[in-house]
Amino acid sequence: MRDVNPRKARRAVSAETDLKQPSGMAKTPRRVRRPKEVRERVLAAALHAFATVGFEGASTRAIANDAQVTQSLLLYHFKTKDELWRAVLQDIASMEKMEQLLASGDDTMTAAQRLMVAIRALVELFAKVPELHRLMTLEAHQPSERLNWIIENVNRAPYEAMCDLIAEAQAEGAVRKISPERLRFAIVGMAAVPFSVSAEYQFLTKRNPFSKIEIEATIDMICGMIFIQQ
Amino acid sequence: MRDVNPRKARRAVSAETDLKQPSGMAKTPRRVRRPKEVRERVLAAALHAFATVGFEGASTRAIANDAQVTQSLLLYHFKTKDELWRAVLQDIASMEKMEQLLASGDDTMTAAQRLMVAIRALVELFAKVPELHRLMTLEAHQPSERLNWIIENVNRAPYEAMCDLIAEAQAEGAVRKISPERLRFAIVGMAAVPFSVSAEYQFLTKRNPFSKIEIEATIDMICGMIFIQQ
DNA sequence: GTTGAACGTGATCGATTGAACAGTCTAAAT
DNA sequence: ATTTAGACTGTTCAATCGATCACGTTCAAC
Repeated sequence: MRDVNPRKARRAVSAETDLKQPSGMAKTPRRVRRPKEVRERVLAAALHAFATVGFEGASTRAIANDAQVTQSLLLYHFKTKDELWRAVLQDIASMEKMEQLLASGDDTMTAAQRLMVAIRALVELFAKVPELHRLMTLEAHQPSERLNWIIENVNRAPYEAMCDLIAEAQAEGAVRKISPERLRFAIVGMAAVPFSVSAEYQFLTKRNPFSKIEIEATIDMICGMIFIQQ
Repeated sequence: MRDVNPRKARRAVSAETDLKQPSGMAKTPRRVRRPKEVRERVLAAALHAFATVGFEGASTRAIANDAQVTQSLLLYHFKTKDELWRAVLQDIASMEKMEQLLASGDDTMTAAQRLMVAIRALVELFAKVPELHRLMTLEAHQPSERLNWIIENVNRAPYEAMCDLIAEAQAEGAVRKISPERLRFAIVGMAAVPFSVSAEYQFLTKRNPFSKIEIEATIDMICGMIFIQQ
């Protein structure tokens, strides 16, 4: 997973594949058992790997290595690579920021205010988990089993919530009259791209997209563009 | 490359790996030689593969198969997988739409008008080659040799051209006063996302992002958002 | 204490990977 | 007609892939 040029690297590095105890010690291995922690570490490593080299490009061995775990143990906790993938996305779907997207603000606020809260949550979500949009980009360009699964289990609810919010805010006269669906993809694009191509962003602009200042500026820009100024 | 669940597919499908002549014919093989065509077909298949399953996920055999070519021939034309990757991006960089990004419009036009032309070229580029932004998303999230190569050989010139154009148009008072760099990433996000997640777009909105109508609507939306209306 | 399920390991499998190689064939230049 | 550089082929290689397996170790329930 880390080898950029597999062939040459294969020849150079000698094995050192899986993880094993430093053998030779006389005493009993005294194995540590932390299933919760193992799952967490594996999920984090897997998210990074899937979003970085794609589903087929990610190897369970490399993920296990990253998570400081043997490949066997990884496959013990997640029966197959496919199940691991699904567990990764389920983990994201249950994140805090994800839920903020669904219930943004309270009833005393106008739709425009609630939309603003939702946009902030969206930008902060992508800043916190830039892998999410990279992963979506990898999966969402052609119909597939995995895409259907993502849409129904992760995407649909926040999508429809935001479209409704946009339509309401438009009815209030606060937002530009554009197809809510098109506008929501535009918002996602503006909110996600600075983080999903962060290295390019940093290289070309000399600014860190993950810094508090840049995040706020991104939020301001999006709001400034979709809300009608008086 | 096409196997979504490699393990099961491997077991099910019996070999049929490489491409070979239907042996048994008595006559001489009468091999066809079309190096230009071979290169083109391989480049197209490789672009699709790299953007779909990532660099490591794409196999030279699958690409060769897609291009109706033996793996040996692929590696004859492009010595290594890495060189093939570079050839793919060089091919994109020399596209017509790409050059339109650099020289948009003529001298008689205002900066705002030229920016509008550039935005149109950008959207049409992403519609024509949706793989481009998917590929960038895969590569541009962390510093790497390949990313540096892309930026210098593909990205930098159009990036700076658009930033300059934005700044000029802002000086004319035609464009919102936002950091040109930030604005250009926002434009790219809005222009690219509908196509790079086209299956999701189609599934959720029931509209085809590649249709003439949607493309025009996307262009209009972007222009409507960045230009100041009077 | 014993038991049994859950946790964790190393070895191994068939398949597939990128690459190298020794050839065969074609077409254009001489 | 001969040469030769380039186009193309099938075979083979070590490395790595996802997955399975038999086997230890731990811990809580009884």
